[in-house]
Amino acid sequence: MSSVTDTQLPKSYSPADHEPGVLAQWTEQRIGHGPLGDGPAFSVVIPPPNVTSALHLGHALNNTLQDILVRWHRMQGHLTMWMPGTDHAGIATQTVVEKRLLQQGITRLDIGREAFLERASAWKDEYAGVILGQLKAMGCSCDWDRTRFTMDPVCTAAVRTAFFRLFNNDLIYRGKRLVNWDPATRTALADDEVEMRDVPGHMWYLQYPLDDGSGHVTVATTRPETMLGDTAVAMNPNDPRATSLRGKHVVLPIVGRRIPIVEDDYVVMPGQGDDPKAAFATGFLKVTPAHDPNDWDIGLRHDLPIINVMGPDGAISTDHGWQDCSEDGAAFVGLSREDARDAIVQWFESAGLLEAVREYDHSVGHSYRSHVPIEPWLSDQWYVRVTDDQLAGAALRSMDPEQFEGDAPAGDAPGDGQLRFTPARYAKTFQVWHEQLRDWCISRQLWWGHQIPVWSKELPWPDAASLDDGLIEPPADLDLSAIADLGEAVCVRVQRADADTIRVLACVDNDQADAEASLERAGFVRDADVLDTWFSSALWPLSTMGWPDPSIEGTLEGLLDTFNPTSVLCTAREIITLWVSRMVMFNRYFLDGRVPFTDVTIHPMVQDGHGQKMSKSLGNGVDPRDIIETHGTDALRLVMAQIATATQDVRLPVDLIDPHSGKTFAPATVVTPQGHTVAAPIQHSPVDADKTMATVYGVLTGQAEVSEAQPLAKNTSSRFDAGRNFATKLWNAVRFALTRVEQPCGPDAVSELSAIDRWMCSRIASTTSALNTALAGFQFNVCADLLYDLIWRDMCDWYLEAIKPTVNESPHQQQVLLTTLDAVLRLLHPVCPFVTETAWAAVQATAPAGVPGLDMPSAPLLAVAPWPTPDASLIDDELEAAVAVQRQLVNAIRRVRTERQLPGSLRPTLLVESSVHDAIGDSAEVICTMARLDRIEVLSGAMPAQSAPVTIDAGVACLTDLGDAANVAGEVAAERLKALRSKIAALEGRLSNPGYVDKAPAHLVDETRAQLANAQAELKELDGASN
RNA sequence: GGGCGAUUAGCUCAGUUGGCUAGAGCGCACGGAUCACACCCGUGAGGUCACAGGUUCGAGUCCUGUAUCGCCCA
Repeated sequence: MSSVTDTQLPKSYSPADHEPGVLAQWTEQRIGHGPLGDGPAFSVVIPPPNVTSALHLGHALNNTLQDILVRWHRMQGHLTMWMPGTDHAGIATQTVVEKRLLQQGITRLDIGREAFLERASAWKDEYAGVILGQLKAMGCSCDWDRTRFTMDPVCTAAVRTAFFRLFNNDLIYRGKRLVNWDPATRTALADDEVEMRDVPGHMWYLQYPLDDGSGHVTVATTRPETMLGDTAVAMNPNDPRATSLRGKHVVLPIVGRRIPIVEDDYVVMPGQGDDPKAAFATGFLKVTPAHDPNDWDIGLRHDLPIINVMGPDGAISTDHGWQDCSEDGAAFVGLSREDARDAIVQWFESAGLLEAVREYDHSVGHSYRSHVPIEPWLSDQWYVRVTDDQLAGAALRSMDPEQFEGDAPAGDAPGDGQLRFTPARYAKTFQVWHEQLRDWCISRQLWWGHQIPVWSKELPWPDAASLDDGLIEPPADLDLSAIADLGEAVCVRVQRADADTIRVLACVDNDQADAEASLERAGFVRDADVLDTWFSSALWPLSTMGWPDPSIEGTLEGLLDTFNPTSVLCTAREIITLWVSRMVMFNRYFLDGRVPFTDVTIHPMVQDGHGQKMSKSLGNGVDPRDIIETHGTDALRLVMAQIATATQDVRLPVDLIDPHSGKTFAPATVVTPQGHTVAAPIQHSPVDADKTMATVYGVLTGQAEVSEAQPLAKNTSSRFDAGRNFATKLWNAVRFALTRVEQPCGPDAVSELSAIDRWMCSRIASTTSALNTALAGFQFNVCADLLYDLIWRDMCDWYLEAIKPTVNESPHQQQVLLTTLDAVLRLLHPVCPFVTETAWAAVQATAPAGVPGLDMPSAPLLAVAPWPTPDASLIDDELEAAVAVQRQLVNAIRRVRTERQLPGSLRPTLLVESSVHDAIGDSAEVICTMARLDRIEVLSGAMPAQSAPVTIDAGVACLTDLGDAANVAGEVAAERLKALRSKIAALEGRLSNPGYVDKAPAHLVDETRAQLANAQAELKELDGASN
């Protein structure tokens, strides 16, 4: 490995040779650990990655963008902090740990809660290590000394305090509600953890006999197994049959339960309107309040009983509220919901009550984690009353009024109106979410997570039946003497348990172990559930900065004051509802209205080449570590910045690396039964068709075995080549340029410099300004394009080539060259930190850089070197325009040379019109270098015979002294003549339109007239030459 | 069913308040071991801007509708 302080740069840039050394320097200098205090601050909290698995390209994108912003601000001298950390990810992590146990034939119940948590912790330690290592490898300049984990003591203190305060202020409650139940993982899910999926199914038509023997009604259902819990049949009051059925009852088959026919507007009448359901409806709806959210609402409206016929595993059960199970019904108890469905359909069929079965595709909620269908299930859960104005209302008031649709609710309270989204359209997602928010179910029936800090005990209480359903203050005459001495450490509420029992719930504040022990001695038992992971994530900007008590750990003092509100949250679309919303509500609630961040920037999703999400199960993911290995980190980051556009998600075609030859190739694909396009399980080597390899998809699905003869092919994407090529190009440019800087000596003023040098300074100054604007507006792709053009097109293609003949003799030019290198390395550093840090050391070791108006102050490392602040007077728009014309001229000459196959060694003379001569100014030597000319002279009179015309927008020129090649001259102008004539026709057409001349802005009309005059003049000239 | 978005060169994407002779990178074709770089240099060919209407002197850009695709919410 070479040291970055070598002044002699190695011949080619090999990322792996330099990246570890650069990382070590950053770590040693603790570049991410900035000071606190007053002054402009910039802070970011990382969206903490789940400890479930290693980071993928989506994370690479997310974190690259954050690091670009962070490095840009750090170089500007702002107080900068990027808070890193990881998330415990309750269900996801518990699931993977359970799966691993299951491979050894163990369930979590076998080893118990404590031992299970140890296993989960070990997993967490392993993956947090992998993840943080990946972030470091990607160059993320986080404040590593302050790394947090959502379950560490600092975050736990915040969770305990937050829960206690919300409980105390009646914003947390417990109640029996229908939840989204995942029978596989046996936990409730939040609404947004449920994925809707269209699945093919059936509509069954079941006959329920009327209890007066006068016939039957037919209900249509997609879930016949829930009929065991039916407590009514509903029909639309406008249904003509309602009159004759009003007040009647049916006898529920199998169960024998007598249930009423009720009338409710919700019921769809058959064949009415364009509701697709109407085509399948009978007009009679079975009502199962315990197993369907709509039926739950109907049940409330008609005061129907709620009969829960399932257990937590989704199997039919009489243990959770079903008390009138008949002898017939008993046959179904214990069956899974799938088996019960079959059995019940069969029962109806054999009883002659199955009227029909029709194919019916419908949308069914599935667990985002276990992927099984969600069961709406009645159970005791904890909720945050987010619908309260202090939470949802405050979130809406935080929105920038300009981004609010309708009358903005923002007032004058602290934090109001401060939250902005980029791109702005995402503000609407945020707004609509809060306008139709529902209370947030926060309990999860898991072990891995923050256990709910409430202890409860049931006490006899004869009047319990009269109590309200919610949590209330304990009645004055309730005997709580056993816990009377706990004072402010606990908050006590009571709840009706059943008719003559009251449940006492004691929520314990943070850091009150004695109180917890007292409660347990008094027979109180802690709630077994844990909190939804998002509860702790929602506190992330607070908890990581030491709220509520920074003294808990040495690194936290002063963070909240300096860095909250943070500057920007960088994340993906779906996170707006899951996380952004909750952070806004909690930060505002707990910190006197303060928003957690003032900007939210939403970046695209990285998809594969077929527009599919990259996922483990499709094997279409690309591991950032593989890209770092094959292309280098800077290549990864540059391409990430390039694809971070504001309009659409980005497709990244996934290629394979042939393990036999190392060649990258586009794999043969197959379509899965679910309709996904994936790499075929086994691929043939592009070099030798006899050799095969296995793909990730093949291994995952068991369709391909990995062996020595058939190795696994890694995924990659040739999209990253552009980044690697760019880093190499820059490296070579710096290496070459430094060999030319021997006696650099600064001019006293920029005006002493030659045009090409002033132009380079101008390009740096104008690009810096454009970069600042792009980064301030989170336009990362614009930023990448600006840098690409500045470095490749301007510096390498034009400036370096142009100065080759003169730089050796010009100390001033050497100074500009050195300054240019220094400046572009600084400007590129936030995007490509490694190659720039490495090359910058060599630049620094050469001589002090800088020219008047473009200072390049020294620094220990580029990462902490000042961002360029070029004097605005360096920007010379006229000169930049003139050079643009010169480049156009050179291009036109090169085109003529190629067309006429002029030998490279031939140095013709260029004769130019005075208009072109003006644009060339004092850059004739540069033009001669770039176009391989002998000299440039002003054309007087007509073009000489045996010359080759060269035409550009600014005017006409021609090449003479063509030697033997002169004979080829002649026919080439025909194409240009044709183009000119059509252009003239178009311009004349535009000008002859009175509407255009009258209504278009005067400067445009003038411009059109000038273009026409130029074109006509050129035509005349060419016509003369070709005749 | 509701919301948001997309549809521009073979591929991946840009295209600010309408002024365009529609751009970039990759790929492709041709030429190049020229003294930084072949992960390079030079030149070039590729587009009815999804479709149909409308507004306008002028539409890739604004409006309406249609089609296809994606995400979010019911």
